[in-house]
Amino acid sequence: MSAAESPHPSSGARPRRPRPPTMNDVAAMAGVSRGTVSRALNGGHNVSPAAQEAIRKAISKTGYVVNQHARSLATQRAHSVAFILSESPDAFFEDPNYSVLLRGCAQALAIHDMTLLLTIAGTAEDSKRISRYVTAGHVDGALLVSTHAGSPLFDELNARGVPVVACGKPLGHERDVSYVAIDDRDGARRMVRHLRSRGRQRIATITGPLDLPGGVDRLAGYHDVLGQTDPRLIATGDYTQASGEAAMQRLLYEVPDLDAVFVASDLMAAGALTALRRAGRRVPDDVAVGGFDDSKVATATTPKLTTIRQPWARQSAEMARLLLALIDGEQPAAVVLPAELVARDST
Amino acid sequence: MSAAESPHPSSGARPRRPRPPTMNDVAAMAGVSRGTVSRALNGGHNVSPAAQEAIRKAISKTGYVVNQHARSLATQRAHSVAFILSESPDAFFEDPNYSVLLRGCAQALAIHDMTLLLTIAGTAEDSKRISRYVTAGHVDGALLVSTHAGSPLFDELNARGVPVVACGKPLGHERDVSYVAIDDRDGARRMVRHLRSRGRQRIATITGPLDLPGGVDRLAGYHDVLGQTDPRLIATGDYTQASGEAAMQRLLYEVPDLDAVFVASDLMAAGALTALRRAGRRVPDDVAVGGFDDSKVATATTPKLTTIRQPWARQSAEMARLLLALIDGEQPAAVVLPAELVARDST
DNA sequence: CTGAAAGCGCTTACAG
DNA sequence: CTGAAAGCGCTTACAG
Repeated sequence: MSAAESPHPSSGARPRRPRPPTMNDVAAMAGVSRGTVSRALNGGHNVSPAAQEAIRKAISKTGYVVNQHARSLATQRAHSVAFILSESPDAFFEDPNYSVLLRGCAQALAIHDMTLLLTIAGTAEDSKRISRYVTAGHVDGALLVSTHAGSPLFDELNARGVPVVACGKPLGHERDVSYVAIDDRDGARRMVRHLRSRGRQRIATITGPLDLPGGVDRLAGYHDVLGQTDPRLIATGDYTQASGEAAMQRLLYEVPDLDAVFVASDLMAAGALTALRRAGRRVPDDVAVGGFDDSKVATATTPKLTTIRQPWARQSAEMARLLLALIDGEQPAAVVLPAELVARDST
Repeated sequence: MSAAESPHPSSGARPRRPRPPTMNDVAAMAGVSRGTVSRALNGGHNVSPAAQEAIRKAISKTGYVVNQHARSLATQRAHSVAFILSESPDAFFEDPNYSVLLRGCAQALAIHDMTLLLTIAGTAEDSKRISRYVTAGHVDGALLVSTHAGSPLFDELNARGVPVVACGKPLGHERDVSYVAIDDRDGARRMVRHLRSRGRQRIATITGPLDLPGGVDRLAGYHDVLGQTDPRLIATGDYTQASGEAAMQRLLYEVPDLDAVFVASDLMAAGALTALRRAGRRVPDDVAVGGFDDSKVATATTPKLTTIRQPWARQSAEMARLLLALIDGEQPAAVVLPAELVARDST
């Protein structure tokens, strides 16, 4: 039940929104032409100090702010960027790290006077709508986040020449779309080596979805250290806590003598802890558990998770930087950031 | 260390972005005037079925998408809405629920062809910049999230007649800005009553910041049930996990015989659990712990948290609906949604 | 260094 | 039901 209160008593007819001042108002007040104001605003080249000063005053007196729509129409530049979230069913927003990424990108772009449009491609239909929106030139570029391997977005945006930067390695498009990624494979290697250095012999792993880079690369890192392993040691989850719990249960059933598990995300690791506890295994005494992400969840569990930290703030800054560079006509590039082991109580 | 790989080998000069088709192209292909195309697009009134059909075909053949900047310039409507995040230092993004809110708003707005601009008011300077941006008519309205009591944003946007909807009760502006809130006070009452029904006698509380509605209202609910209590039973945190831990430690020191604690957020409750464990208190045997939010953290802790669920998806939908109504000239309103107790293992 | 003018792509009375 | 035309607020060669 919800209660919708009656309209606020104090509110009469809402005041009509006053028309904001335009460049004409500023020009008139400063005693110059519209063109000169525009030039003063855009770099200030070819404007005398006197005019500059008069304009500055007029702007502050009128409270003038440039109308981005008009500017965009004239320049054919949107001064905005789309943050396209391809949501894997349910799993996506479970990871609090993505909000850090989102915030970081918005702030990095704001510095360059770019605004961030948030779009969510939940369904295939959404995806199509967004693709049209983006290719229609409403934005200058796009940030692709959590986009699965088979998504048509890569090809569509590429074909239209829209500058794009992917978050994480864009599987199948490593060569034709720019990206900034964490070194997932090396992170996985670090964790598995760490587990081995603790004397563990039967090390299992719970992977993420294998059409996402975090899924395949972290598994590859596992194999780098351990070589080919008993295939029963490998279970796959979908990054949700429930999937981690189910995968752990399966592993315990199939490989009862395992003594460690490397889980490809903290949230799944939290699920794994639940399954282990239920099975009466002590962590880390009987089974060591390593996570990935260093998200909030890592310190909320008991015991606290040993995990791999991803430099999210750094990553978002790099994504913004790279996209801005592409928009300015520079060549595509790939940036790979290192991952770091954070040892806590679960190993 | 980061590795910036050399440019992709396959990428030559990036293809110049082709100019997207305009309404003129569609009109020419359909054999009608631009005005008719525009009318067909905006409701289809006064357009013959034949023309309508010809236009439909031309649009699909050309892949035409309306240029929002041009449309906005002509209509004086931005077709977009700002999501203004007033970030309380560090604390904000710890709460994963906000991403659910953000996602919900974006989706609800997308249905109405509105795009969501994400802006972050970290510093006072940001806040000023955003205020100018919004009042300059770049957006049709604003969603205010986590805005502290003293923020000038309320007055500034109100004065300029910008439609605004706040997330949660806007302290000090309940009468002049629309909002949709959870019934914090009643949620707190439910939790405290629940604690009492478990036979607890010395019930402490850890509140949120007292310039945020979740801080004052949840504390008020606590008092509603318990009346005036020993002031030492009340500690204040800032919604971070660390602050919850510190507050719990303080409570244990000052009121060693407490047997329950109502914590105003799950994350702070996770911190409280850590402090309790360190002090050798069993949960719930010695001390019952109640949280608030039903966030991811609530099920990652041991024991899992009894908490108050907030209907975030519902809240975001209501916020979008209300803002759209305001933009269409309707009167301000307040919507209050119920909170629900979720009993788990910590009480 | 500066102004007049064309143009960006759309909407919307207005006349017919 | 339809087209011609003005206008939204800016930028940018162009001429001076």
